[in-house]
Amino acid sequence: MPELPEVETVRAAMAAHLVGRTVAGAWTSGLRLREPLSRARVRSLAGERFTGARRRAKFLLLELSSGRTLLVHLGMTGNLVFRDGGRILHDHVVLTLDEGPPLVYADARRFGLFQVLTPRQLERSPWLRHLGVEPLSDDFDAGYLRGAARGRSRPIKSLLLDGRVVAGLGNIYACEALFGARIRPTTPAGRIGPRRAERLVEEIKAVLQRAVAKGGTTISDYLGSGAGGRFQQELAVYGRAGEGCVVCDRPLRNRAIAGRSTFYCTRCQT
DNA sequence: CCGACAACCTGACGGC
DNA sequence: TGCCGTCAGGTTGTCG
Repeated sequence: MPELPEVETVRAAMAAHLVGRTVAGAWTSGLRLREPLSRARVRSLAGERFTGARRRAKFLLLELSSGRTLLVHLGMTGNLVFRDGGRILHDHVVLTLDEGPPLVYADARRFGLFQVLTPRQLERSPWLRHLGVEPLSDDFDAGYLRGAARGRSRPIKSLLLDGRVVAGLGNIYACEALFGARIRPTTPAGRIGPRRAERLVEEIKAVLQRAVAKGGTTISDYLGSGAGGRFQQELAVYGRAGEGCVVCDRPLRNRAIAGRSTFYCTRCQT
């Protein structure tokens, strides 16, 4: 499911297979997603040609020939796939195209977002307005992280999950990066020194890049191939409470930090 | 400022 | 087999 590398994987698929296509027909279930999905708005996509596919945090921005943008978030269970064979349970938007199989937005839990926005609406979107730096960009470095952490007592894990600071770093990768950097997730953010901040930033970028290269952790069936993301088997701590640490073999812990499951090693992470 | 929690939903899984 | 409780990768907002 979708964290940043998964969204990036979908974005690449859209850039490769959707850009250049024209919408022939548009259908929606009409069921409310994170926000209501207007039937008229979805229908108005007919005739649009896709001109670009970008990503901001975990949002997909699919650009249209009219200048409007399709803003898509996959939530917890959303997916954007090319799929033939008609609608099935949890399909919420189906766009038939001038060529190839239809593009389907499906989302069981409906925590996702699917909006057609004018340039002005996009610019003012509350979903995008307060986002911090992209973790894979050069703007995200140890200096930036320490600046954001300065004087903060909140756990570093909580800071990393705060989208106003780092845009789109999810729970899995926050856990993995903190393990890689050997930092205890509960460490007060302001007490991370320059060396550890450097290491943490490196680990965040490295784990994200590795996951992107492998097609994400669980989803990558955007072409209906059914091939799962190959990163799951590389997770060192996420989802492994009670199992031995890959470094020291001590049982890994799981405890909630800022309301999220947090997996870590009490010996390796200090 | 910060953590806890609720809210939005459905599905998977473990225990009995 | 089935019923029930618990948990889940996201994001926003409220409360204390």
